[in-house]
Amino acid sequence: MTLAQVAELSGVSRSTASRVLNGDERVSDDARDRVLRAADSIGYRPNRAARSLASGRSSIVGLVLPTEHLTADPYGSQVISGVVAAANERDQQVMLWLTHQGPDETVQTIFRNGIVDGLIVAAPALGDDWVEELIDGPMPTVLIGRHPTRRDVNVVDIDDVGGARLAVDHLVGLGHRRIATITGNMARPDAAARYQGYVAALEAHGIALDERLVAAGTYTPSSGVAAMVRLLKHRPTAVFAANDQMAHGAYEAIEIAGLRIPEDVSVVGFDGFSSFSEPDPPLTTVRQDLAAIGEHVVDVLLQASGSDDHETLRVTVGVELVERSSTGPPATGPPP
Amino acid sequence: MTLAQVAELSGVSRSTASRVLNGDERVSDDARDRVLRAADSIGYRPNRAARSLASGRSSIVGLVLPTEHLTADPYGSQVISGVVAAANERDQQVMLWLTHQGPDETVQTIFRNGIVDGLIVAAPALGDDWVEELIDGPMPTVLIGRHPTRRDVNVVDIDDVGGARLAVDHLVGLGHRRIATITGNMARPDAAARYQGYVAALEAHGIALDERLVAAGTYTPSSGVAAMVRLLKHRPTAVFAANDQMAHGAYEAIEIAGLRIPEDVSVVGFDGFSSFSEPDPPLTTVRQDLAAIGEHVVDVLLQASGSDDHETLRVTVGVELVERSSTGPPATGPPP
DNA sequence: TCGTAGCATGGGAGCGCTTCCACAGCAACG
DNA sequence: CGTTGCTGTGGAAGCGCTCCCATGCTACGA
Repeated sequence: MTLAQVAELSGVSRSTASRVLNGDERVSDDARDRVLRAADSIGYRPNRAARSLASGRSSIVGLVLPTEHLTADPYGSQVISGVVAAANERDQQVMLWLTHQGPDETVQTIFRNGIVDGLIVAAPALGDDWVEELIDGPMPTVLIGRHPTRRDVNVVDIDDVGGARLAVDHLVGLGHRRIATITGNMARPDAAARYQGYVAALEAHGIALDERLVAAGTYTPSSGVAAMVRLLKHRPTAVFAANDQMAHGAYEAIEIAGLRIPEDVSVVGFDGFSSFSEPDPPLTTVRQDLAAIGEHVVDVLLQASGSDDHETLRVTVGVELVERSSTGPPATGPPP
Repeated sequence: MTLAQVAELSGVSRSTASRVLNGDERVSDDARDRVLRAADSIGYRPNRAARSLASGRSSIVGLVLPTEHLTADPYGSQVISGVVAAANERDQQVMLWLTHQGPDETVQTIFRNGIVDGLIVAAPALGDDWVEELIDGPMPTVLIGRHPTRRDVNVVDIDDVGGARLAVDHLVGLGHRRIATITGNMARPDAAARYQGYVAALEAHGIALDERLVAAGTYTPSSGVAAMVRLLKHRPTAVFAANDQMAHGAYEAIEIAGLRIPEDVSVVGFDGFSSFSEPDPPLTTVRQDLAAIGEHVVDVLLQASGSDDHETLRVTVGVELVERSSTGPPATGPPP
């Protein structure tokens, strides 16, 4: 089952058979028909290696993901599922690497196995030197989430600032003024942006930023607990957690303090992935659509590897507020 | 930077250069030295497509995973991370497919892109026809978890039966006799095996199986809640949940009923992955080591695609009981 | 009628590598 | 001294495909 056999069986040359199989227009209907039928009848499958060698492209995209996002939080799963779905729809295959070994080693592995047409790099953080190596490497690269320092990179980005504003706007709309926040690790650009959005929204509503209502977390549930315990001392009526996991942690701290959600404290999260367990009450959150991100990032990569003008591409994906029952108006009377 | 350039630079033929780069013994030390130095100096990276075309193998393994295991539970993440780590250590790359589209389409995609040397298929369940298509397809295949019906397949399997016995033995050892179980979906062979182990362990201890202490779940937290609510009517002093997620659900039902863990009801789970949030009290569970599974499955695949005797390979990986604080002796007095 | 443009097609080179085969050189043997 | 066997090496054939170029053909206008 090679192209030659298909060609022979259908009485055309290999060239023509190849054209048909690659969707070239310049073939007579008759020839096209015969080739397609022949290919079908012998169950022909093109040899990808040969095609790749001859054409110089493989239809394989690489996806690089820090392992911790796969094993320690739900983000990686969502990214993988979004990217794989989008890639397959576009006739691309996905090769996956996790940066679990020494970063250097992974980068070398990726480059050494340079069969991919391009690279998708998820969640770059400050201090991830390997990301820069990849960016400056030989193949086109797209990041998911903006890079902390570099601006000359193709990026598909979430509107973190806008999302945080949505969250705070919602709380202000309910009547809250003492709105706390639990931030993520500021080395991560998305965490920084969510904080930035929080600050901007407060300012837009004429609410002064109170440093005591800002607590740093690290995106983990337990860091959310700790942060919330600290915040509760300053009696916020609402809290915006920079991700859902910390919001879950906040739930716990609020419960331990004997307070109710949302009557005593409203909680808003960020991300909106299913995290395998539904908190009680259901969490109001800002949802980012990683399926859409997957689509965009694959499109951008294909575009970047298709053309040779090395213009930097940049797409921002919107988010939406999902109102559930963890938010409500603040208590009117003085807190108990 | 082609092999020819390396050869020319080091003054040997392409054949010799190829031998050196592929670790062939039959090369003089002198030639090896010169080739390696030359390759290094021009930063030579072999063209995988060419190598693959010429040699007939690609050093790429395919990993096929039902999407739901990635987005709805932590299993998929663990499998991916285990397989990728093991594969990369063995100089193999991983191409990932999720069965999110119509299964048929995915299978066709996989076969059409037949560049992989072999296939790893995770978590086959009853009714997954696509698994059989893959098994009977053209490339060597290894399953993670036994197939519900087929026995003529390479498999790396978890000792589910043994794990369930460990759990029940532990509870019996603490003095429990009224031990309930929450099963998984019996269409999944692992769920069936865990139930089978439960039954066997009870029998081994001379405890009669009480049908009222068996409730069916579906591996989800909420199914665990529902199952536990039903079970509590029959006053078990302990429960073995067929996975950790349902154990978390059981926690909730027990709490709602106003009972304490482990004083009133002991709980044992199964899996032992980090599921992004630690339950309180920490869950005693049976841990399966998916990193080890990854190693084995890649080894088996390499072995299966290396030799041409089509003997079916089969490996079972052990599990271990992790004792934490969700289990304790039953209350001596009558329940409140 | 001829020249020319446009189209479908086939021929063939070549992508970069592996691997079979042949061969040269050398040591050891009878 | 010729034969044998071994080792290191190079030549060359391909792996299956893409794609450039040349070719033959039809249709058109001059």
